[in-house]
Amino acid sequence: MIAAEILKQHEVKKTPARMAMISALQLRQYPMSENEIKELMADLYDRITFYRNVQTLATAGIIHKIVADNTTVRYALNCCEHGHNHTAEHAHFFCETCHAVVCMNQIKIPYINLPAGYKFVDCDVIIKGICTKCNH
Amino acid sequence: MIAAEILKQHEVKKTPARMAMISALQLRQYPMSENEIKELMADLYDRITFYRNVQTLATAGIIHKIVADNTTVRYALNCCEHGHNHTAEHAHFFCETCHAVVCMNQIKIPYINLPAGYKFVDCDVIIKGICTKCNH
DNA sequence: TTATATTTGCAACATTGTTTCATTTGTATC
DNA sequence: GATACAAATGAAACAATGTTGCAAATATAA
Repeated sequence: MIAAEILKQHEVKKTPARMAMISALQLRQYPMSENEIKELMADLYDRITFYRNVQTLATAGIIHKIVADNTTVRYALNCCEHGHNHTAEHAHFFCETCHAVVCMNQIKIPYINLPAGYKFVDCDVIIKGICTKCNH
Repeated sequence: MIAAEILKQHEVKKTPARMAMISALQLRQYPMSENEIKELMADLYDRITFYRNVQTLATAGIIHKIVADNTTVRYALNCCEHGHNHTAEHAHFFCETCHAVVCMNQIKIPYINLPAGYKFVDCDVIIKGICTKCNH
């Protein structure tokens, strides 16, 4: 789906910064860091606007934050062309050597049965280890 | 186990800062933030030393970092009196309202079958939602 | 085209994490 | 104990990440 449609569907105003951000996330098959997104957004990137739009788009359910390590925050579209949904559907792999984050589409999030009184919203599964490229 | 024994067992030098840090972590049943630990360490706390010892003690396998949200990093002892091990054994609950982190001892980490070429080290399961105190 | 609420971008700030380096301290050995 | 040496500490300075207030610009509905 085109960025403009995604924004309209979620009732979020269509601005150049948001369009560029969504378009950037559609260019790769993996969750991207702020710097990667920044490169692709070129002059439409502004740090403060970026942080604010991360908040706005995440609340609207358009994007999802993946925190593998506190210094390795990544972002992904919730509903993307790649055939998977980033909201609590699959696990992520974090390489401790190169810090890459890979979607483990075949590893599903388990069913969570919380104790009474707790309200479930989301579940993140982060697998840490060494990726194929770094593992010799 | 007493802090001094833990350090000796893991072949890490016994220093006042490390002793105070481990002792602080033994005082609570939940993963603590830097500020909580700082309070308990009193004048034995130094920010730079703290970060360095987080690194040292984590590498030695004495403590474990729990990153629920990039601005909410918490620390826990791996082998503690509370009858559980923080290394890849149970899930953690993160309250999106009060940012508390609770150990979900009854929710175990699922068995992970990684694709060929990947090396497994650890797995974190973070459940996000609203805790009993914030959920009315 | 106009009105209005929202978004943007700047400045300034706050928090979190890292690096260098001289001084201090822990521990093994005498 | 005293000594030697590697390791840890703490200060300063820096780097990266995230937040807030506010005036100007802009998106959308009428």
